[in-house]
Amino acid sequence: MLFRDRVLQVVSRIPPGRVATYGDVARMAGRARAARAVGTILRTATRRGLPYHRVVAAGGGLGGYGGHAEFKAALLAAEGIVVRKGRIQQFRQHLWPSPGK
DNA sequence: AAACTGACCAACG
DNA sequence: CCGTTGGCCAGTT
Repeated sequence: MLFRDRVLQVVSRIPPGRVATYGDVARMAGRARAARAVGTILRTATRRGLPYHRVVAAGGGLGGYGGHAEFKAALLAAEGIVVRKGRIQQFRQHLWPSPGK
């Protein structure tokens, strides 16, 4: 199975209202250090019309959305995630699969 | 086939 | 808290 497909599968399993970081997705997809590649993959995916907006940057930033970060923020907001000053509030708690500590 | 490009990230200064 | 640096890897040119 292509790395791309595993990434898309993993992302599609992120429950609404939760988010995962690029690095986490990379890890779940089997390539712990491929966070960057995940970015390229999701970008092409968006171009295909798949709204993979639940993947955010480590540290609470939004990451990108092919130049449509506003839309991404709106989608997250619709799922109950508060984004302010480009940062996700209570980022740690929305994190999936595990809020960590 | 080789080089370039980024929705990344952690570590420094 | 910002900018830089080096490493990473799939996709695109």
